[in-house]
Amino acid sequence: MITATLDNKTSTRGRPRAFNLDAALDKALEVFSERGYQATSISDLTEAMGLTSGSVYKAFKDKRGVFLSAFERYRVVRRAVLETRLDSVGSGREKVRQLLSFYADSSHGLSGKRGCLVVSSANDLALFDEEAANQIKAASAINEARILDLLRLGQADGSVSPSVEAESCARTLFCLTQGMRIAGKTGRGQQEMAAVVDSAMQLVT
Amino acid sequence: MITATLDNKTSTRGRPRAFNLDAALDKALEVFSERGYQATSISDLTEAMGLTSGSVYKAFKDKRGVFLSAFERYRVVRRAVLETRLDSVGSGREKVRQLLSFYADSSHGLSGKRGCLVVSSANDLALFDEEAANQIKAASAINEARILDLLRLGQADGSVSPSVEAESCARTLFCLTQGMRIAGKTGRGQQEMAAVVDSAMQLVT
DNA sequence: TTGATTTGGAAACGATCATTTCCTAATTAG
DNA sequence: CTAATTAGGAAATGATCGTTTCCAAATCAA
Repeated sequence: MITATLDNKTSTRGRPRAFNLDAALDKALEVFSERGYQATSISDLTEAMGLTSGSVYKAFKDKRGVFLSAFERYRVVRRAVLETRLDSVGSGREKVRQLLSFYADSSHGLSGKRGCLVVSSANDLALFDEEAANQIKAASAINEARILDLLRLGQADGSVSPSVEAESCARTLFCLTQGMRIAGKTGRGQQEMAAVVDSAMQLVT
Repeated sequence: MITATLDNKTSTRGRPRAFNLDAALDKALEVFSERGYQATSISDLTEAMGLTSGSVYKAFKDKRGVFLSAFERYRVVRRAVLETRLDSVGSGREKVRQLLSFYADSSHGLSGKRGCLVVSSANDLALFDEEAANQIKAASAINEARILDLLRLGQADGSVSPSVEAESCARTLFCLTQGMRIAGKTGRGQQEMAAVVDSAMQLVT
């Protein structure tokens, strides 16, 4: 399991926690992704995490605390999977395709319907929780910047034409990834989303 | 005002309704767009619509009824504005650009933060309300088909290359429009989104 | 005018929400 | 061992939720 939560405290006093924080967060982020923040109740969370509400409120401050931790973990896990895929290919252009395919693969079938925590949070929280909004904004900026890096890498290694306007192209591809996640909520097939990747790669000549 | 609600009943018996249905729905859809279905309370709705809950429950069945009517109205209004913009230009390619610009214009500043009712509903309801899910699915299919029509029109009038794979290109552009709406939630500028349109138009050679 | 019908609006309803409280269990420090 | 500390978990809390009820107001049909 990917384990990266900052919260793994070393304070060894008192009764030890009887559950794994990251495993619990993995369950929590599934629920948050599926239902969105507002529609997720503490009951939903405790049921999914296999905990009582007392344990949840001791491990995290409140519902918002669960969400923020789950959000952080979601990004860590997703990033790790993405980077592994990016490492599997060589050129910048191939890495861009790999990134788009990563989103396409997440946007069909079950995981497609489950949706993306960043996308659903942007919808639910961007206007009503300043800290969450900043987290979402930061996550979006990082994701867009990652695409920009890949495009510039491609232009450096010759796999992407220098005539491509990297900044706006990166933003366009970022929007496309978010849109694929939305489209996936209504139930798309694998080929449908794969064709989107092929089509979009014409932007990266 | 655009007026298209089916519900304008001609049954003239009883005390007449003291408010305008479409105007009330315009307010309701703003709230639903901003907050999402789940986070919108009846109090939010009555406050925005300037009605008491009694009036709301008499005009619509329940909260779900308000949403479904607002959703329908949202589509009618948006479609009308879009078609006007499409009529303002000639070639199929220019119409595609106009459509993308329509979404870009909606995805920055205030309207960007308000968000898209179809997108936010896809997030909130696609998994939990079958009728709503079907409405969302249908709306998405129609929007994607509209883009496909424009691409084929462009290929017929020579403004779009026959080498463009119309179906997958339409799906890609549709995803892009949805993604622009998500990006807009985190606060984008007009130029940012306009550049996305310019960049995406390279798909329509 | 009278009766039927529909809306306006305040108040009330049970359910569920996020959260807290309180007690017990389990662990470490000394 | 004892005291301090932290987690587990059931129950209670006050707030808010969506919805219903009830009655007055306004209109039309006759």
